[in-house]
Amino acid sequence: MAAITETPEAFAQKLADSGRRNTPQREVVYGVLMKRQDHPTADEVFVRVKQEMPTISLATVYNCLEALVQCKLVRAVNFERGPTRYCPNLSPHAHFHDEATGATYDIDLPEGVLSQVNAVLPAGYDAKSVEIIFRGSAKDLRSEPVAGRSSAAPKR
Amino acid sequence: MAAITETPEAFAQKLADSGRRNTPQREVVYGVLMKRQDHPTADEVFVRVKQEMPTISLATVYNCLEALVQCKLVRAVNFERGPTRYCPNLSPHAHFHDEATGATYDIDLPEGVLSQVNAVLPAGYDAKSVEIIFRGSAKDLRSEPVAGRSSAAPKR
DNA sequence: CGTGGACTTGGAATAATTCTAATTCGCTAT
DNA sequence: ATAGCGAATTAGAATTATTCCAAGTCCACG
Repeated sequence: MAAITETPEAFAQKLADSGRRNTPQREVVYGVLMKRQDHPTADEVFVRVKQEMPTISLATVYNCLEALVQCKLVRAVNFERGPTRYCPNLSPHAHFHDEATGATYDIDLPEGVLSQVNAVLPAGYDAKSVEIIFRGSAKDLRSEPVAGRSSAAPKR
Repeated sequence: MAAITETPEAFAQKLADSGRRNTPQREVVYGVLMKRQDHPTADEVFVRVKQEMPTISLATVYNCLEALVQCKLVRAVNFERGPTRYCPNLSPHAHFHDEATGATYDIDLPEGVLSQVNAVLPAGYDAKSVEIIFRGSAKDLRSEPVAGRSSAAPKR
């Protein structure tokens, strides 16, 4: 739950920092991403945004998403083949892609692991970002509590 | 350099294990991937394969690549947006994507790091595979030896 | 208030991949 | 050997995701 909630001012500021303007469209697109953090595709964002702003075009949704990614308000994630998905969670995290349901979960990344991973790079490699993607199946504990044995604490 | 060289028999066996046949097309596609491990796209594989087998079709290249991925002879990698790339290196490794040149390098993953990474998964998440992708810029030591100081050993 | 640059829009264009339907191939069992 | 059968190949059409383009808007600034 860190850095997930950008204030409207911080939002406008980050756009300005990268030489961009704030616009109603960008606010709505960002708002949609924040409202339900389920890693929607551009198309999905489009249909949700249209409910609040019926005149918006798909091209604009792509533009807005691109702008938000550029100024680091949003992360883009790609699972194999499929369309790009968008994620407003800025804290360091990996993604878990449930192959059965298609759902995507954020996995919190402790600081230590991130530096461990970066340490595998030989000299001469300068990484600006790392992305970690798990693939498999997940029992979503949020909607499906573990029977009998409560409070399944995250391993480690 | 481990598990990179599949013998023709092992090759056929892995196909058979997943209920598939060996075919000349699959051999040639695999051969092309082995010959130059530069993570080509399906299109690139297609043009290389055509030199040895001019009658092959693009659809077949896609089929073959898919078959090889399914029976775990080849890994598919996706960098944001761009086309899928293919990699016959089976040993556990991450990918480093040089944003300037578009080149992709395999980064060897020590066993320890892999388990460290897997340990971040909370209970209920069962990962069948992990993928780690670095993005940044690389000075390719292979083609550009470090002046003066030879044998730059990989850090760690 | 007029100019310029960034932004939006709808539609056309492109790129990558998948689908389809018609062969062809190669075992397996007669 | 050979008929039969499922898997594989092929060419081209179709689909999907995304980008491009040209025209029109909207501000911010002088």
